[in-house]
Amino acid sequence: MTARTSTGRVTRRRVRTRANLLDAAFAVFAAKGFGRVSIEEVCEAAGYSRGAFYSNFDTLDELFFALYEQRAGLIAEQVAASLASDGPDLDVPAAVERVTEVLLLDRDWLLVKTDFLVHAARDPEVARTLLEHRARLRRAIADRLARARGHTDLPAVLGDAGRAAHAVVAAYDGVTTQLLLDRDVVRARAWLGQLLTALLTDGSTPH
Amino acid sequence: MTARTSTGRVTRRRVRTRANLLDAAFAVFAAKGFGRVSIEEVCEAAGYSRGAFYSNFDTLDELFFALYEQRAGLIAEQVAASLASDGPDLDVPAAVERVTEVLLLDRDWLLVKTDFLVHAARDPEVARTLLEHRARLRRAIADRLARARGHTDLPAVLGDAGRAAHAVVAAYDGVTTQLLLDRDVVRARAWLGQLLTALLTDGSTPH
DNA sequence: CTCTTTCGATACGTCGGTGTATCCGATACA
DNA sequence: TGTATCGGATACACCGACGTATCGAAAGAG
Repeated sequence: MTARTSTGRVTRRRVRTRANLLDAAFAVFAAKGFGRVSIEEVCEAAGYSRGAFYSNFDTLDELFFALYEQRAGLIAEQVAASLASDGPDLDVPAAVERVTEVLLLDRDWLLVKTDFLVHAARDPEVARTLLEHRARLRRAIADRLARARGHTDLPAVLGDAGRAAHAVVAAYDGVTTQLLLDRDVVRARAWLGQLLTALLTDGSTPH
Repeated sequence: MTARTSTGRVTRRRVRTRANLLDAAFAVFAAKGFGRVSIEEVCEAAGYSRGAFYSNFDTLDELFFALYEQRAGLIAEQVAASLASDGPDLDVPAAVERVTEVLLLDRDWLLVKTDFLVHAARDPEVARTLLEHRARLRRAIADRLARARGHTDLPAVLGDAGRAAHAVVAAYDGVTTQLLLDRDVVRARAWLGQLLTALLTDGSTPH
């Protein structure tokens, strides 16, 4: 499937090439959008010829998918880390601050992610992958919230921790859209922060 | 710019053709995504040859833009209508119900709109258009909310009416993302409804 | 150091889509 | 109804990108 032929013997050169292709692809996809990118462009950006590409991937979609999984995994780790960082008590504003910073760090990633969403929206197979990633993220958030209940007060405007996590993700997606349009990362972070604290602290609007 | 040559004499045939092309384009774009659609495909779907296309548009982007403006205008009207429909008092759940129904009516439209977002994210010119539409929508919501303040109780978890409208749009965008992935329109509507009432009624979670 | 395997470059042929130029049927207007 | 203009169909040349087949060089194994 990934264009590997027989068994064993995976050279270092190969993994380096593959990584270079993925990096170049990220830059090119972010700049022009998946729909406007050709295989040749990616190769040129990476400093390879098409031969290298076809030796590592079968199709541009496959590369795109691999790219998404790589980066998404990276982000997931960071989020998990910033959720787990402090003790059993939950300092909502601080946690929100930290997570917000990770999630809205890189506009390029949001661009690629949105392109991927567009594909997933039309291919149930791809959608499954994305849905699972989102479910994992929601579970992480819900667990963190549930763990905090009782320790810290979290009245929650909406039902249980699961629902709250759902709302958090929705807010994130909503702010992402706005950020893609106005390119104002700082405001987006502030706005997401306010939205989340509003959702999670119930009632009193923080200054 | 729109490929019209000299003055006057706009035939009926022309407007019909243009409309047919736009309709066909909508279907094709929704089905395959802008990035995977060729001019020929649109023409074939509409039952014309490429000559008809080049007589009405200069580029596929131009047609896409025209399509977006047409449909967006239509939706905007419907939203305005469903916001204006009842008196100065605001029945939040009812209003939410009505607006929700208009906004999450048609998955195809959401698909096309997201494609358009992806383009706008990379072209500031296009982004301006989309931002203006969103601003108009937010203003309509904010006005409606402001008009209701005092008459009905709307404690609002977040600042003024403008901020609340902002939050409403964010929630809408967030739910849209989820809907694109799981294709469950009914659940999306319910979810958006809960989210909005939670945001707009402050505190008490409605059953 | 040699030998074998693998990786990536090069050089084809091919194809789908593009944009233009030209022509004929359709349409508005007198 | 005649006629000048318009709209869309057809035909053509062109190009960018694709995928493959082949070959030389790099890298791991012994």
